[in-house]
Amino acid sequence: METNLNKNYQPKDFEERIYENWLNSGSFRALPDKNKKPFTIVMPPPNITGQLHMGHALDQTLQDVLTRWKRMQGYCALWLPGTDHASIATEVKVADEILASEGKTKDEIGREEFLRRAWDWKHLYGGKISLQMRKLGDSCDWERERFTMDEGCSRAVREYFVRLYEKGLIYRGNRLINWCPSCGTTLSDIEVEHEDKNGMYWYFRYPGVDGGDGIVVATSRPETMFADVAIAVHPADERYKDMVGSKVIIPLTGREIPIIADPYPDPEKGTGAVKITPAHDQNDFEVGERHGLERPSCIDEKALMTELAGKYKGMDRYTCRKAWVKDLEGGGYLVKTEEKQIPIGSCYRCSTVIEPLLSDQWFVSMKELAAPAIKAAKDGELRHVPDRFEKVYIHWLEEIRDWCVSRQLWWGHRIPAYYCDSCGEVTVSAERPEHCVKCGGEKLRQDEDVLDTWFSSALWPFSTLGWPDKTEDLEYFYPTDVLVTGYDIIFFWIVRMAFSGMEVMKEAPFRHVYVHGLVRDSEGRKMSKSLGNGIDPLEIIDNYGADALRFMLIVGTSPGNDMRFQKDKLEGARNFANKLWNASRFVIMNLRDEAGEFRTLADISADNGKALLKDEDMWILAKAGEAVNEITRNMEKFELSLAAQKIYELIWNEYCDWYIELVKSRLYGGDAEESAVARAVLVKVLKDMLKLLHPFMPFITEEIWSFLPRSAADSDTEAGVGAKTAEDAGTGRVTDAADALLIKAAWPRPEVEEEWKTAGARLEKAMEVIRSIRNIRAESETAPSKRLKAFIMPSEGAGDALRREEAHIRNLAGLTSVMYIGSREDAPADAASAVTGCAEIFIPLDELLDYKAEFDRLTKEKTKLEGDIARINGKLSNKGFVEKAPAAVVDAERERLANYEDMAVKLKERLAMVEKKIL
RNA sequence: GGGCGCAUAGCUCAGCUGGAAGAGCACCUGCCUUACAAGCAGGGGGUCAUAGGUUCGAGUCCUAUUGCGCCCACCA
Repeated sequence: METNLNKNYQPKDFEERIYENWLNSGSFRALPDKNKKPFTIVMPPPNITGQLHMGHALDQTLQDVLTRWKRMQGYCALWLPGTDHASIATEVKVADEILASEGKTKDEIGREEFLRRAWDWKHLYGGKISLQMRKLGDSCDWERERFTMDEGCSRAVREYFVRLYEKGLIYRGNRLINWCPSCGTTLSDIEVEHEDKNGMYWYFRYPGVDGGDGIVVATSRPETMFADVAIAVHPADERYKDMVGSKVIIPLTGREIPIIADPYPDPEKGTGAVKITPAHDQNDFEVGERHGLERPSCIDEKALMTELAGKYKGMDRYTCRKAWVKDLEGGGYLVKTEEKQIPIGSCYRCSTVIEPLLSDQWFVSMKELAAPAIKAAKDGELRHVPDRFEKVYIHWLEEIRDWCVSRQLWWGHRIPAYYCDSCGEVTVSAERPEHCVKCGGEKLRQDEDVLDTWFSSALWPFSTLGWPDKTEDLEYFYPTDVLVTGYDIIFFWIVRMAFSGMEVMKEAPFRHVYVHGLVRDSEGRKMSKSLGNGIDPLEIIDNYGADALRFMLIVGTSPGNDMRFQKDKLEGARNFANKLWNASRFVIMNLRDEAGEFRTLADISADNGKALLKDEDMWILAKAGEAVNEITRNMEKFELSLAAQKIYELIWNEYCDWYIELVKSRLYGGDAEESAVARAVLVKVLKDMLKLLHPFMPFITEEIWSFLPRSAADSDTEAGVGAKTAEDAGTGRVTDAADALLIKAAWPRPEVEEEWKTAGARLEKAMEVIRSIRNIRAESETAPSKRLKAFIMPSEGAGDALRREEAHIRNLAGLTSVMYIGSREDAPADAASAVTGCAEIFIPLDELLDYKAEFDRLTKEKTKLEGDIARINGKLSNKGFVEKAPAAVVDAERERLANYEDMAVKLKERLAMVEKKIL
């Protein structure tokens, strides 16, 4: 068996193996457990349209971090995975594939065969996606993996549809809908993307039937004139008052239409007269309703002109427009044109310009459903992180319009409505009815259409837990704790889950919505296929490891804001992993004493009464304990980036840069007991750090963990407060228990003892001195290998601490000896010097000291100090500050000032001496 | 037409409830010091977009302005 980590950090060597271990250990499995509190996240199911992209990687990393963290905290943590059938998106892809491979269209192949192909597609891509999630390290409960069109979800969809129908909240109506001529289906309002485009207004004259001048109207869509049923003017518009009630002729068609008065036209705009085309415009539709007007259509579902367009019949809408305008101009009906920005709606899937068409469709009536979802947010039952998204959510729900849910597609949940061939009666039923409820007829035809894909997504938080059955899962895991997703699907999904959850479960489906931003490319552009700037997470994992990718996606970001994907940052994360790897390698190679034994602090205490901690031990223990505290607080507030940042600092800047260096002398020195203590602390802190980092970098931490001695308490996840660590219990001898995985370990306890802090303060004085000496060395360009003598004049009260840490100062500052002096006169003449808060330091340099450099350095210090002093003085001489600021703040400033002034005095004196040398 | 976000070191970004301006990368200097050159040590660099205001104190709160971006909206 290997006894240490490989020389190099190669994530490929172990990531896959570790994932297998987790799977085999059953660590991802979450079953209702009354002894634990539940923590639930349902995964936003990725579309089966293709591969996972960076957005998914971010989304899933966030969820995995939260899940792993809560699991370590002793929760029964369920992360429920799945995929989405993505009705329209998948249908388009499958159709394209069939066309490409066989040259056949959907219609040629037929519904049944098409669905078979779609299922093939699902199995292929669903499998790929699952694989990708595993590579990322997703700790989800795979035995619960779901698909929005599996039997359970389908049943939930039918049940929900029927319930809403029976409550009168789903209805079938002939209304104006958004039609994508290319996809051949309706779309909901939010599936239409609006954009202003360069366009044209044409002003046409509609002559009066009486042979008069008639009326001039502006339109951006002349081709819809064939379906005009009226001209509307504002009732108060003096210009047209007399014309109301008279008739005009649609040019070149001979059709007569009335001029009506309606509040809709704005007299300020255009000519103040508007042509009314109820079948092709939402506003016109409403005007038409008010006046009981006909709703003829002149454009069909393929965006071709209907018979109503006469000789233009069968022509594409835009071809017709050109020809028609030309004819009108020829007939003298074109008054003028005007170039203008025109809002154009297009399909969010294929970008084809949407055609508003009149059609029989199924709608969900929204007002009643929306109210409880609004209330849930306002009452704080459902919270947004960051909270600014709550406004967006509420506003949208307040302005919500009915939701067109039927789609003229095949891939999806077929609408559970059945039409009787004999009497035409509609039966809505979760199961296929045997007879028509009205006439008893047996010939029933199911509605051909399927439901909007988001209709099933809306049920995801409870359909995946067993609804409509009252299952134990549903009882235990619902409502879920956090829903993690991008801001781009708040309307599509978040709100629909919210109102559906309120309707069906009477409880919001999640307590928190964690909203993240988009992952953009390094230049800030949206990643997209057309730009070809997408980055494949798998490729990144291949080259850098999943841990680096995950860490990179978390650090330096803030919730709700977009981030850029940058190689530099990725490398930084990988380097961090490498750093941890090497530090761990160091610890492991020093794990055992000469007898091959590792003893925990508790072991050592058991042998000797009490393990003797050195100052640096207590310092790092205190640092680690404080970090546990802060990181836990950050996690609770969803500040994952800050938490990750702190772990990074603890590991790199404190443990590696200082602690490891500080214990080397003990490890390499002779005393067996002292080195045993150092080893014990190295291991304890490393283990705590691995636990803290594990949610973010699960693979590397797990791998390192496997080389470290385990103890019973590590897997004591139910511990909570008051549990003894194994070290305390004295059971922590090295074992090779291979079953103890880090993923099952308990989140570390934030233990910090008072004594540790005072010891840490002593050490930090020494660190200050070390830094100063290193600075002198560097600035004086002294070779690092050259050992130096130092004279130290401690400030009042700092002498003991510095003497105590002298060995460290010597080791880390490269000194041969330290002399303590009581006054500056005792320092050698040719010495470089530094003033710190706790000491004046003199380093005699063998070669002639460069006094000019020394002067410059001290002057720089002095300038900085004086600036600080002036600032603090200003503050303290401000009466308001002294009187109103908290006493602690004022005291801190006073202390700081005293310290600085003391340093400044010393610095000036020193400077004066150096100055003499230059002159 | 509404709403929101962003503007902090050369670059990319953190900065939680207002209390001495931070990180990574890049840059400069010196180091292959037996965990790590994917590294070590040291260093330079910011009137926190602008103008007001609140406050003893503002990168942080308020108002306005400018620039960039996003979302929503049925206007001919």
